[in-house]
Amino acid sequence: AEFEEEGSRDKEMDPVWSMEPPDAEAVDGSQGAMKPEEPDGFPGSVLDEAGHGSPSSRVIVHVDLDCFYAQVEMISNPELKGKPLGVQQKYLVVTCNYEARKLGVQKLMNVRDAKEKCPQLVLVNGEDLTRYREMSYKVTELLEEFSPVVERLGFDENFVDITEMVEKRLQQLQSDERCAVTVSGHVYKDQSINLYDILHVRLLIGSQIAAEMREAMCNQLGLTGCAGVASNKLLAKLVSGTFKPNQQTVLLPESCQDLIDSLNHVKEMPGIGYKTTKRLEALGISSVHDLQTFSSKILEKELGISVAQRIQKLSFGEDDSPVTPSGPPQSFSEEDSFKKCSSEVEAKKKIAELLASLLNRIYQDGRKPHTVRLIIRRYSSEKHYSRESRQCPIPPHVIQKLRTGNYDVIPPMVDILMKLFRNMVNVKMPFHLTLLSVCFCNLKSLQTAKKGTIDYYLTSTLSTTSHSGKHSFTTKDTHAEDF
DNA sequence: TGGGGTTAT
DNA sequence: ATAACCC
Repeated sequence: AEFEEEGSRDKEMDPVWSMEPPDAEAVDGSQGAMKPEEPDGFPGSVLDEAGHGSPSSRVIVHVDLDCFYAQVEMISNPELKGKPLGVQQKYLVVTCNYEARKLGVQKLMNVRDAKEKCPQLVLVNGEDLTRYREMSYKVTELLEEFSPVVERLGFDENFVDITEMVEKRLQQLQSDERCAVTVSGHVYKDQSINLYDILHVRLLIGSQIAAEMREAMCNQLGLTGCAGVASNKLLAKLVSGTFKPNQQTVLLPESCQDLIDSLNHVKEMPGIGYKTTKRLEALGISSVHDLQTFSSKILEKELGISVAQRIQKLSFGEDDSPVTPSGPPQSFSEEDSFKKCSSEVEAKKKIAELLASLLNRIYQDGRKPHTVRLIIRRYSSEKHYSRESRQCPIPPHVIQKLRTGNYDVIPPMVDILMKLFRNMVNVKMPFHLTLLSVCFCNLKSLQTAKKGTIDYYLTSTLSTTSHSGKHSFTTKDTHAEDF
């Protein structure tokens, strides 16, 4: 049915289209302007083989806020605007504004080095993430107004699948408007646009939507950021960083390989982290080209079929992972790091502090956690970054008290957490911790399950049924009573 | 390295 | 419960 519609439109083609043949040099510098299977020269919607309207080619936008924490701080205190500003957590400058960057300050730089590079650097403490978190969700909510399919990545990045929005706008266009579609922002590598290529047109409309998103962020929230528009998440993310503060870039398919080639090392590929990079290097793979051409069989044997196939596809710029709507958070946690904690009393005090902040957040959220977890990091000279954790279900009578708004929950919760603590740390022996973290997860909405429904029975009998409806029968928590 | 998050095993 | 990934 979709193709019949497109076909009938072909016959009413605007004269403008007839005047500019598809192979006109002026229109397109790239090859393959027309596909042979579209002899009428008017490309239609890009549909999958079922033809039911679900697109085989997506339009994804990646939105990346500029030095997010620093922006939030400058909104909180406008006097900071125009000055070199760094946001400090412990002895690190975790991010800084562009004034500071011009003067040599970099992300995750030691405070000493930063002050040395830039003595005028103004520092604000950013260990309390509350305002950042709140602003972060305002951004996500604003983007959700464009399309509900928004996936968060950290506090300052979002992916939005705008395929449907683009299709709608495309269908709204009169045929004489289609040849007048323009790009908003940069085109990666300045590739020439071919308006006879439906993929180009869709991405250009995507760039216009991205511009509207950035405009809305600026007008409604006072925030600036970058955006990248491409046919998948990987490419959208990579291309969003090409022009850096407060600009946007669209990637046309013909420049995909160039974008990939612009990466200097496999470690720059999102999805290939520290561990995988080390294992790839051990195999002699360092560039993206190395990964592209490496034997799939051997890679699968070395890394496992799942990782191997995924990252090798990434090396070609292929990423079929969907934009998964994040929705409300799946967990709430607070952590504190320090040089040394070596007594139970000290630990208890810190845990109680973390708990107090978390209870406020839980209260605000409105849902109830059914699981609590305690995480520690032990001091160790060598062993890089290892955390241990213990978790248990929150007893029903404690869950009930969570919403009352008073502090009756604190003593029983501290009690549970200290049991978890002693299960991990032998307090009769000397110990040295450098981090404590408390996490509430397995969040359930308080929405009353209706009598007689499946949910009614599940809700009261299963503590491991997660919010999303996935079940975790295989994961058995230790109960607080077990200690 | 901070203070968070997610999914897969 | 841990390990990997992301910011």
